[in-house]
This record gives sequence, C-alpha cells and structure tokens, in this order.
Amino acid sequence: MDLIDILWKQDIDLGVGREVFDYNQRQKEYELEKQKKLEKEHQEQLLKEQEKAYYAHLALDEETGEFIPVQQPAPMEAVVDTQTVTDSLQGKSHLEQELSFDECLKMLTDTFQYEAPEMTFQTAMVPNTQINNSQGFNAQQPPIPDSLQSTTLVTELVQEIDQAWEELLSIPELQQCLNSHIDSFGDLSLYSNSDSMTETSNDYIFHNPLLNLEKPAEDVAPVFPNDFIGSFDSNVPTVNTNSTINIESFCDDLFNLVDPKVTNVPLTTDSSGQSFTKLLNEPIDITDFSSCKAFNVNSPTECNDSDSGISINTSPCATSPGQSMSSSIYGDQHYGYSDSEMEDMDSTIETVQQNAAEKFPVPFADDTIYALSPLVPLDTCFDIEAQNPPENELPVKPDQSKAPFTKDKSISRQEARFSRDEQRAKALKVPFSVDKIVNLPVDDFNALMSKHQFNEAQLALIRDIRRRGKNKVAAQNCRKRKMENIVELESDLDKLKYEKEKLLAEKGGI
DNA sequence: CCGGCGTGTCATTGA
DNA sequence: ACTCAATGACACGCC
Repeated sequence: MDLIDILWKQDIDLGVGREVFDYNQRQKEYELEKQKKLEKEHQEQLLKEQEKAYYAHLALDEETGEFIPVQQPAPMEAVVDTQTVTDSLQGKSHLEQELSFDECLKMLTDTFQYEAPEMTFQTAMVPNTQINNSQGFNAQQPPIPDSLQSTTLVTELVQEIDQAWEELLSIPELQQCLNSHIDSFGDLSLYSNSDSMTETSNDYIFHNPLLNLEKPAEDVAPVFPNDFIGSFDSNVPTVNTNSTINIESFCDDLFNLVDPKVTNVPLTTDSSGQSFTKLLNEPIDITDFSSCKAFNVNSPTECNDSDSGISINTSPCATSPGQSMSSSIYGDQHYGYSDSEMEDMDSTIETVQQNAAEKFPVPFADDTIYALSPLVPLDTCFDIEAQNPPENELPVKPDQSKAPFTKDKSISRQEARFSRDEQRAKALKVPFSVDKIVNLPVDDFNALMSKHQFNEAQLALIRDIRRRGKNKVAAQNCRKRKMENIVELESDLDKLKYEKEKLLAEKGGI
C-alpha cells in the first residue's frame, strides 16, 4: 500500500482507481458477488423445481408433439409404493397445488427468457410454446422405482421410438439436410473454430441435426421437428462444436422426448430396454445411421475401398474431414495407381452413387451426388463445364417431384461413364476436359500435352482416358456397322430369295 | 432367377 | 516402334 501511495502521489496512472488496491473493499465486492451468485443459483433451482412440477403433470402427445395434462394421476399413485418417488414428487405436488397453469406457463416463459442469452442457436425463431416444451426435456427426471418397471411398456416404447425415428428419417427435406450435413462434414471449418482434424465422433454427434433435435443440451438451443427445416440451415454455422454430449443424459432425454411418461416407465432392467439403452450409450458415429433405411448411404463397406490403396477406414465420409478438399481420395495420395485399381474405385463410387440415389431419391437424383459428395473436389475448373455447365452441378430442389431415373437409360449411363472419367481427371487435377482428351486430333493433343507438365499418374490417366474414350467410340461404331451389316445381309437375303423365286418361276414358265 | 440386351472395357490384330 | 481403328470377348447393369 505504501508503494501504491508513493506512486499515487507521483501522479502515476495505474489504470484503475485507488480503491482497487484497497483489500477490504475488494473483499466486500467479492462477497457481494458471491452472494449474488448464490441468489442466482437459488433462483435457478427454484425455477427448475417449478418446471419439474409442471411437467410431471404433463404427458407428450405423440401425434402432435404437444404436452397435455395427464388425465388420472390418482391410480398411478396407488401403484407407486415406495417413498422414493413420492418423496421426490411431494415438492412438486405442493407446487402444483399452488400454481395455476397460466402461472406455470408464465414462469416457464420467464425462465426461458432468462436463459435465452446462453443459447447458441437462434432461439428467437422458436415459438414460446415449443421452447417451453424444450425446457421439459432439460428437466431432470426423478428416480424411477423398480416397482414400475414393465416389460411390455418398454417394448412398446422401443417400438414407438423406432417408428418415430423412421418417420423422422423418411422426411425428404430432413434427409437432405442431414445428407448435406454429412457431405459438409468434409469442411468442418464451416461449423467450428476448433481444430477439425481432432474432431471425434462424439463431437460429430453435435453436428447431427437429428441429435440436436433429440438433445437440447445445456448450451445448445432446442431444435424441433416443426421448425427444424427452417432453423437448421441458419443454425448450422453457429453450432458450438466445442461442446460435448453426455451420452447418459442423451439417453434419458431421448426417452423423455419420446414419452415424458417415462417417469412411470422403467428404463433399464428389461432386456429390450437394456439393449436400447446400451445402444444409446455406445459412441454414436454418423455411420451408425446406416442401419436406418433412410440413412443407408456411404456405408463403410461401400466406401471402404481396400483395393484402391486409399485409407478410408471406418469413417468413409470423414476420410480426412479436416483436410482441404483439394486432397480428395483420388488425389495426391493416389499417385502410382494402376488402372485396375481405378476401376475398383470407380465401382465403389458408382455403388455409392446408386445407393444414394435409391435412398435419397429426391435430393440425390441422378448425378447430384457428384456435386455434393465430399469425395469430389469442386474447385477444379473444367473447360467443358465452363462452356456447358453440366446439369449435375446444379442444386436439386428438395420439393422437386421429378422421380429419379426418369432419364433415358443410355444417356444416363453415358453420362455416368463420362462422369467417372471426369472424376478421375478432377482427382488428378487434369486441367482440361475428358472431351478434349478424347476428341482432340493427335497433333493438337500432343501440343496440349506439351504445354503442361504432368506427373506419371496424370500422364497414365490421360492416356487411359483417351484410349478408353476412343475405344468406346470405336466400339459404338463397330456395333453400328455390325448392325448395318446384319440389316444389309438380311436385305441381300431377301433380294436373293426374291431372285431365286423369280428364276424358278421363269424356269417353270419355260 | 434366368436370359436378352446395351454398353464399356480390354486384348489383339492389321494398316 | 508407335499410333490408331476395328473387332472379338468379357463384365456389368437393367429389364
């Protein structure tokens, strides 16, 4: 303090008022702050209790997704035998008696407004009623008495959950969202300021809109089916990937979401319940959704191309999520490939594409996957594309009613073929189009080749593309000629038959 | 499930 | 020796 005094007397600006250096004053401020904090916590706890009380009285309407008051709590109380539940509910029932519905609602609204600034998502878009529902998901459920456990109830619950998932996943828009999300996984920098290379599968869970839907966690705003489509796009860039998910609470919340009556339903002891809980407790990767029909795209077996010399490993679409898009699976790592290896890779891609088209008929119609797939670098500019922007690069609107595979098959196949070679060319950054490679006269082609410096893989690829392209045309011409020959021969045959008959007639006439 | 058909590709051959 | 077109044979997917 002496030193402070000396400095102060010398009129040295210490940047703060002198009272800052007063220990007693600081002590007072600290205690004040502490007291405020305690009050705040107390208030929060009180509000949480009130929420619990409120939602203990509500049941989720599975059709509308709304919470409705439970009709007859009395018989359940008769079933509940121990004090474990009643004790925990006593405070609630006390509150329930004191608070009207409107009061509860108002309180919840206040609660939400209080917590709103902490929300990561754009919660302002979410109607209050839904937000109130979300608070119910956060509410901690009281312990579940063993006496309430019922095998049939759990089985039904699991079935209902499965059905709900299937219904959710069957929504085309949602699928598109999810899939674009999956594809966008290649560039996590869009969503996260954290080091995307170190993203774990658990972190990725947070990118999954469905899981966000299921888990309106503490620092993540709730996203609901109603406003999911609209909110997701705008919300994605603000997802906080630094957050982590507690899988345990995720399971509980999932149950709660599906059926708030879970307070009366056993969770674990039944075998099916166990398996479901176990399933949910396991680390969830996005590829796990391949087990769902609608998510069966880019499954590991399909993407895992062991012959291609590419290490796709277990997370096919996340081959190298943090790496730049310019380093595709065909890219720099693939130098020294053999053509047959490329073929294997092609079949893999084709399989994935077809699968995607099947599973995501609307958003992935035809070749759209090429534009969306993280496997394909999009930064390569093609001459042919510059001249004629290909259809497959155009975004397909989700509400397009056009059914997939309505194209002429031959055209579709031809496009697929060129797309494959284009994929290869793109992957190896060949600076001109397949069309040019194939159709240019030898001199022009050689001149073009001499203009650029290619590595061995690029040269081999260009040679192969040219050979295949030319041979393809040659085969087409050959078959055409073959058919023409057949037609000609048949025509000759008819002529000769006619002449034979004519000669026979002349002979007979003579 | 089988067979026909269309298509792409490879290997071979001859110019 | 090399390139290229033609063609037989095969594989694959679709119907």
